[in-house]
Amino acid sequence: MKSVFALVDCNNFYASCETLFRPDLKGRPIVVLSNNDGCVVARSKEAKALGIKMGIPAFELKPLLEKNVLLAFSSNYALYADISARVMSTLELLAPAVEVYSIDEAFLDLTGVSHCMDLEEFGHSVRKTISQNIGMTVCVGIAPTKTLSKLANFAAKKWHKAGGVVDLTDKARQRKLMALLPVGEVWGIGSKLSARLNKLGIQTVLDLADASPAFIKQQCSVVESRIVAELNGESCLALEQVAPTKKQIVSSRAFGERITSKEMMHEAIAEYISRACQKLRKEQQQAKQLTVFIRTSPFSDRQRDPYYANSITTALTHPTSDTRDFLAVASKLLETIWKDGYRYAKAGVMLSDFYDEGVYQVDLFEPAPPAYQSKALMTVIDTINAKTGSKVWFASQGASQAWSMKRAMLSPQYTTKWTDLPVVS
DNA sequence: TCTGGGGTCCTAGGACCC
DNA sequence: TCTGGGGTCCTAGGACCC
Repeated sequence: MKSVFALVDCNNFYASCETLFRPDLKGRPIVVLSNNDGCVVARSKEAKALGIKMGIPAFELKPLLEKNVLLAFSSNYALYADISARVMSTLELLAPAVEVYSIDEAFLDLTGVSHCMDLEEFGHSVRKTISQNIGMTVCVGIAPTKTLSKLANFAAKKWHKAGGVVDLTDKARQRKLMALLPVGEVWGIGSKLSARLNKLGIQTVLDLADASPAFIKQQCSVVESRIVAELNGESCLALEQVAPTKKQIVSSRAFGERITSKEMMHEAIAEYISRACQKLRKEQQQAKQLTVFIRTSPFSDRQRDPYYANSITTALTHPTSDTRDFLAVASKLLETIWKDGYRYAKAGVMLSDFYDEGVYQVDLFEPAPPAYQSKALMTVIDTINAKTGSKVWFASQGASQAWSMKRAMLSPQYTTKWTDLPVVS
């Protein structure tokens, strides 16, 4: 059976979430900033038209913000995650199989049902339903492979006369589109590979599609040869309905204020450990390896503000998901990489080497795992924090957290917090 | 005088994605 | 003054084993 995939992608997702409950902002240039109000991560159509580039630091926007030409928002992940969940559950009703690929996009597998419907019509009905139920605008790209559906989606976004839907199941249409796009537009071809392929005489997506997979494999790797097959309509990437278990968990943040004292850094690391362990328990995993890293800003003037970055990884004696185990080790690790006299801008921790709870083979010569009732206590903490919004914490995380991130322009949590519910008067 | 071959595992680094 | 966070996969090279 010929495979058919649809890629549904929300337009300017974070920016659109911010305007959902603020109809007065429709048609205005707005941007959403990264954590710590650092740089631009999303822009409304109007902000793009102003020439605001993705990823530029927030301070460059100051003149526009002061003149009230532009409005900026701190990232409000509680809001975005909730809107995303609504979009995804609506898609579940519309398609037989859905893979949630990221917070704002999903692949639909239409393979079994494509013969009994008009695909373009289906795309428009998805758009209409999401718009009516949630108020979010999406674009739909339809094609025989995931890689081609990504290209179709790109076309649907870029060419307005398409009306937000592009059906790329036709071979001739595929080739026509591929001839127009530079090879860097392909999903999985970034800037480095793009430059390398250009040197080999491959400029357009069509050039890559017509290249020999063996040649591409030899020049790059199997991943890129698979992309060539996908561009030729041979589906190599299957729909993954069940998210695979994670292999690592990272928790890191840039600080709102630079950290210069070791005590503060201990607090910050303890905070990140606590977040990471909470995620780990949610995955029902235990980890045996821990990495701690700290660094100063890579952007500062090196004369005035010298650069230092370091990290250290260690294996615990046994896999665990108990926050206290990691707090103890992390504190020791930090002591080994900490250096006085620097202005630290960011730090983080990483958990890796995961085991399912209870399957670890204990080494005869290892010390026995501690006997305290770890799981019960952690469950209580997680349950309380889920209900109250993190009211219980370990003393080492610190009570004031003077270093915590800046979110000066945060919008209300319209859909996830009773006190923030929008009021209609 | 002559010094193999094949395999696995781990890690660091590089590339990509949203 | 001020520049995000969280992931995945692949490859090459070294260590180690028989």
